[in-house]
Amino acid sequence: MENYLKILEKCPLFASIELEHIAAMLNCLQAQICNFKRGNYIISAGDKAGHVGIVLSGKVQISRTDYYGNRNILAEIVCPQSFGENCACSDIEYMPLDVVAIEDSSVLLINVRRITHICSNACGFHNRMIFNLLKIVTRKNLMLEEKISIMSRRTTKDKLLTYLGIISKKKGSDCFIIPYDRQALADYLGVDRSGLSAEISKLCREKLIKCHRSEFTILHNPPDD
Amino acid sequence: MENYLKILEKCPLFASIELEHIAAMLNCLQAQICNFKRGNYIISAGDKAGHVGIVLSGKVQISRTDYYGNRNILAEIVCPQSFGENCACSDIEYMPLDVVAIEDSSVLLINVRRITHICSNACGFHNRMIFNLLKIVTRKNLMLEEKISIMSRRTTKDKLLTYLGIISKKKGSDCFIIPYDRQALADYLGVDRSGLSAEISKLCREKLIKCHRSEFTILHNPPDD
DNA sequence: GGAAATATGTTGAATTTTCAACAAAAAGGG
DNA sequence: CCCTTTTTGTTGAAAATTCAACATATTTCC
Repeated sequence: MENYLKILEKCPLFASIELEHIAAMLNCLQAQICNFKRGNYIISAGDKAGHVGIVLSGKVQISRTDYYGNRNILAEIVCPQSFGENCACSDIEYMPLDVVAIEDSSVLLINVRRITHICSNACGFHNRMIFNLLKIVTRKNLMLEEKISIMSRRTTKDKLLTYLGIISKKKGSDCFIIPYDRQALADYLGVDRSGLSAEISKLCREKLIKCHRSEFTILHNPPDD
Repeated sequence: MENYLKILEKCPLFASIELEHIAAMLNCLQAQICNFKRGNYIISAGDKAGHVGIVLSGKVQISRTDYYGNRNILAEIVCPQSFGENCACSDIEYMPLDVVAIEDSSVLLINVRRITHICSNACGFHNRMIFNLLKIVTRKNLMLEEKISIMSRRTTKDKLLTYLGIISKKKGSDCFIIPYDRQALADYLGVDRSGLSAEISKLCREKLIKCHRSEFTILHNPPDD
């Protein structure tokens, strides 16, 4: 198990916990390493909820099947990211989604009650882990709210400008590089790619922005007088 | 402070904690009751983050000002709901949003570190409160993910059917009443109200659904052979 | 370097949405 | 009960989006 400790050290769930303490915690957490062949289900919709997983190697896919039987891929998780926090902590009984190994994978599974319920010997690192867990889910929450605020805009132009405004504010500059290519940006904004390209060209012609590939600059118009 | 205890008993943050224990916890949490006149800022964007608030009376509004100076209302909180969990727990330094009293309000403010860091006398209810906090933020997370899965659909028809499918699955029935009127449903789906009404009428004519006001039924077509 | 693959930009037609204006239905108040 | 207000449905025109097809640019990899 020792070789896994270095991985866990990099996992947000174990942030700020030193390697030697992680080893001690794993017993307390009753963490289990499980191996899955490519294509096998780690968790199926309908399974009892309550576990978080940390991907140690390979790749797992989170997906959900809707009312009409369409399967939607929600995320792909690789080492050293974790999954399942939402379902495990929200006190729901059954999993509403599937977790499938799309490569041969090994996963560390932890029952979340072992994290949230302080152990009798009250090791101080539980606190840190709870803090980490809260940080992970609330950060995700903020990201989701941000995405909704963007997707709520009705036009491609408004969605794009809202997105660029948020990134600009975050980076503290009017010039910045976004982490998406055109297709990924279109997916994130929830619009058609070619329409997005056309809109970007239009905004450039109107001198509202400058853009080359993933590098954007927001231009500020001179006051109209 | 005693009259407030009954309110806190109903607050999700204090769920499953009995009234007499809440009183004891408030000291430990260093909770403070603050009163705000209508129109006053409880928290301003840029303030140090780290507090959660519970509305004891009145009404508070959460809003955010975007890059272009537009103010967006994100939520309105009334007794006995809480606010600020996301910002307080995500370890960000400064608040990205405003919290304003839109009626004369009194609010119980708690520094979230007092919740997440177990006190030295390790009162057992801290555990429950952390559990509650995690449940609140992860449930919200699931709601936001659900909303995004709906808003990601490109057409009003797909958004509506996706939404109805989710509700139907939750209620375990093809016939159900939704908690929105037309305008609120349109806002939730992120579409135009009159367009939504027209689409609902169309789907009814096509016999895909039945609908009267807020009561919907999903109809299952006979197999097309 | 050069071929193949991938990413991006452009265009016009078909579809869909929004918007405004109004009609009809339902709810609320005196 | 009637008047007013609110909610919902309808319609057509304008605007925006999607879609398909293709041109151009960039990257990858042998």
